Amino acid sequence: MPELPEAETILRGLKQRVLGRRIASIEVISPLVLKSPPDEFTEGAGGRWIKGVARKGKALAIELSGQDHDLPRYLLLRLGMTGQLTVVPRESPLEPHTHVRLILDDGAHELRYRDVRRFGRLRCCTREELDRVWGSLGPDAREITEAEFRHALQGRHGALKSWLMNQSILSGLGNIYADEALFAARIHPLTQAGRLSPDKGRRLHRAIKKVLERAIHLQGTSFRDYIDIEGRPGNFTPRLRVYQRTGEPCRRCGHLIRRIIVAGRSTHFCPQCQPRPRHAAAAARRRIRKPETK
DNA sequence: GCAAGCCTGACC
DNA sequence: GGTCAGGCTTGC
Repeated sequence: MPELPEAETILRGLKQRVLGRRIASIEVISPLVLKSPPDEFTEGAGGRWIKGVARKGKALAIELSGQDHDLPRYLLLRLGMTGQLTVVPRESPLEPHTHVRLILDDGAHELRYRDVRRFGRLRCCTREELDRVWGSLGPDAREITEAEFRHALQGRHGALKSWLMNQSILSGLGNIYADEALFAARIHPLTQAGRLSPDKGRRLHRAIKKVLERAIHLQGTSFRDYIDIEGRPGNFTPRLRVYQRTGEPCRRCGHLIRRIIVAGRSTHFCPQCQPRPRHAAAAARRRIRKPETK
């Protein structure tokens, strides 16, 4: 599942492999993955030079040159859950669930978008639209300062786990790195975001950066589908401390990793290293005592 | 039937 | 505005 470290790895791959090339032509196999009308997409992006690549949170943007008297355009990509972006030789066999092919001008390669679940989306847009979409995202999790981070926590009543995954507050964390960062900071996922002490806020901010930098260094996590632009899986998977380790011993204390559901998402944590805060424990007791009053 | 990210809509 | 639930999709 591509989160910030996987998007960053893809970004670096794009820089190496497609920057400075021209998109000779485009083939849309499944328009379902497009957020723009197919004609607008192919006409908007076809024939243009790839001038730059950028990322905010999990979102990627490819900057395309202005054409004739036209302004630059941007290919905006969200990989969803199972989206894959690869550069392959043109003649390499078309894998199932390949939805878009961007044929490059070197005559030998193409950039392919493949997505089994089709939760990802591609669109071709103007600078204004790009700014609007990126403006709706909170600060990038790798860039956010401690002051911004602590300010963003204020007045939030929901569980910290959901807060971390809310892309309009903080962009880049998904289920894997939200769980891993909470473990690294030794904070329980059900802690109310707005009730985090300044000390724990600082710890969580640092833990997020540390986990993300390590994961980027190891080219991300490949739990199931993620591969980079060359088709290689990430190397962070064996370094996961809690994600998908339900029932296995905590690598720090040996207690068994637990799994709970928070805001509809499976959440993994160590009950010993991440003790439940008093307010969350009290809320749980209330729910058990009066289940019928919801 | 479950998992996921993102979007929409309901509710306060 | 914040918060949460539901739906999309398909391989396991």
